[in-house]
Amino acid sequence: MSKRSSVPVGKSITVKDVAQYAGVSVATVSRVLNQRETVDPELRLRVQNAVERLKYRPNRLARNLRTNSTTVIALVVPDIQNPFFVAVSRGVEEAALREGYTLLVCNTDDDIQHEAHYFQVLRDESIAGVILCSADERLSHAAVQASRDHGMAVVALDRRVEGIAIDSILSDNFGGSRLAVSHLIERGHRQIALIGASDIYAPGRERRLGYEQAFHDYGLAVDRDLIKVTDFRATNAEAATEALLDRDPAPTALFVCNGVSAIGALRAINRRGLRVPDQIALVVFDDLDWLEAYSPPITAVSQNTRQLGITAADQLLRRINGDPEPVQERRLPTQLIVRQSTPAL
Amino acid sequence: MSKRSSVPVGKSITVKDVAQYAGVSVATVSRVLNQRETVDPELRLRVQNAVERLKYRPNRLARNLRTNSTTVIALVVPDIQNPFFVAVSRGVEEAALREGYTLLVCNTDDDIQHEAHYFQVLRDESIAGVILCSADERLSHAAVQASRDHGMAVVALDRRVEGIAIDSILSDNFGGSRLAVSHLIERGHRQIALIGASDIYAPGRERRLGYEQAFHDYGLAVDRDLIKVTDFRATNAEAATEALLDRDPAPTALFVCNGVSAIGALRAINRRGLRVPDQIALVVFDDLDWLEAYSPPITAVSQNTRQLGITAADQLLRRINGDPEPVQERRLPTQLIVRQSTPAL
DNA sequence: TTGTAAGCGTTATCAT
DNA sequence: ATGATAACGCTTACAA
Repeated sequence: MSKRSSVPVGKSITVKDVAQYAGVSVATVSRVLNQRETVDPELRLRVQNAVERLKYRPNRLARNLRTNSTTVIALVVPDIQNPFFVAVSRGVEEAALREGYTLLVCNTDDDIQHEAHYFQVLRDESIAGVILCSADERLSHAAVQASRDHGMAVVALDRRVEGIAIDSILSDNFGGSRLAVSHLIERGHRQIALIGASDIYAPGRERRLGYEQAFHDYGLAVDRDLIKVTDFRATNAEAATEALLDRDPAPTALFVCNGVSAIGALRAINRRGLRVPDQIALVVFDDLDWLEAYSPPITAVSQNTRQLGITAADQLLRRINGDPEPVQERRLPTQLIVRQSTPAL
Repeated sequence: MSKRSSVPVGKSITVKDVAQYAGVSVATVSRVLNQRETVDPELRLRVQNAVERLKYRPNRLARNLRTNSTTVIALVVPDIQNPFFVAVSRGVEEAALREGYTLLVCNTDDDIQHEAHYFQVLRDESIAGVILCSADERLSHAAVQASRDHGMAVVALDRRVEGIAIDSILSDNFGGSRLAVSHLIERGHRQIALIGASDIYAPGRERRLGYEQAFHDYGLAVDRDLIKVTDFRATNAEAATEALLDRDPAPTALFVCNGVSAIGALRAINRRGLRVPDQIALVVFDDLDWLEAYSPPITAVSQNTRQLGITAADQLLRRINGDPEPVQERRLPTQLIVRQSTPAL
């Protein structure tokens, strides 16, 4: 057996082994592997054959060091237990996988410190890019800037990042909210309460504005006392809902601005012994799987979560590949799904 | 300004820069950074000062190549949209972060091919270890073995891996199920249907066995026609439930073996216009957040998801650090949370 | 205890 | 078009 074609044993296979087996230089092997320049078809074949025979797998760690880059992207979210972000992550994963990237999901618990820590880790690991659902729209720009200085691409998703030019992908919160509340108005409701739009994030603000716009559309006045801005904890939404239900006159309909708050709102409704929809109508922004299984099935505003993720990932990958197009904000449409929690009054 | 203490500009800071600034060799810097051996306190201080002044951050890619390892672990799950696995991932993340590891979550869609693909990627990236919720208990052992051959640690979570010795962490499915069904029996039910225990995974099998055991405990016969083994799709659970409800006599109680199936079961119940609990009692294995917000709140078996994740991660990290203890299977207790879907008949 | 220097497995420069 | 060789930044023998 000639030395040229002997299969190395023990240690793991490297370009060197492949080169030797194929009777070419490591440079040629590398060129074939990375489809660089033109390589003689004959040699290319020999290399490809060697790769196969030796079951060669490139050492990513070495490649990462040499190119000072990785094929990993990260998705930074405030709460991975929130089904919205989970659904988004499916879309991101799908797009990332398609392009050979690996996805890392980081959970900030809506804490800017956690977020900053994760960004530090991501920089240390030389991640290629980040899709950011900001923990604080007014403070995240620092982490974004620092990461860009390290050559990472960053795009914003669902939430904005203030104070820096950044591609953003969001749902049409305003339109979805306006549509949902219009629906309630058309079904005869006037005392419509709003629960759970955290005012410090774009989605919350925009959903509240959409709510107000619907009233304006119909020439109705907005009763600010019916607007309860709460954060993303179900217990707060529960307390807010109870306060609303205790009013006189009580609201005839509830527009709940997010899925987490919906749980709190329903607990309050049940606690007060009220029946949906006879005593209180209900619309939820976010179409959670169980809303359809509720009794009665609950009307919801559905976001195209998967597409949000795909769109963000595609944009990020374009940036990673150096696409110079101007910074843009993209909006994805929402959809009102009418079920049985909002019959005519 | 002496050359020794000049701050390098432009390129990123390396050990070399730190060494120069501190007036020591790169070896000493490395030793300080990795708290190796004994270093002269004086020098150690100089190095630490230099690190701080230069804002030095070790290049992980270089370290990874040199040590041929990473500080990343992966969690491989069949469905990241399943709240159970999400909750588990929180526990894993918590433990990983605590030890300075980064967590990568991989989604197999219950497809052994996807799983194999991910394992390949993880090997390519020289991940330190994997927590595996197998997509196929009978086939996963190949991927596990291959990964071990590459020096990766692997532990099983929630589901078993057959044909290979592997640390496993599971809930007490049998006990939880037995307790839930006993509860129904004590509340006067005899016609208790079982929905959704996929027989090809340990949790499904064990939950069915627990169901049967409860009947034996009370000296009752098991009616096999009341057992509907379905997979993890809500539509299948829905169809199975409808078939059960159409029986004569119809079951008076439903024991649903997982959260996903619960949605299907409830859709069927609502479709048939039945009221919980007056016409049908209900227990769900898995305490989803919305079960408490349902009307009426639904009795559930709660798994300690966070602890499952922490336990698995801790075990994995021990293995990564070379702990030689014998392979073990650990069981975590479950808890029955009685709500209003299971009153006395 | 400290420093020098040899890799880790790639990619990329520069001759040929 | 191809090959020899120098990095990439770190850890770790081995020498002093």
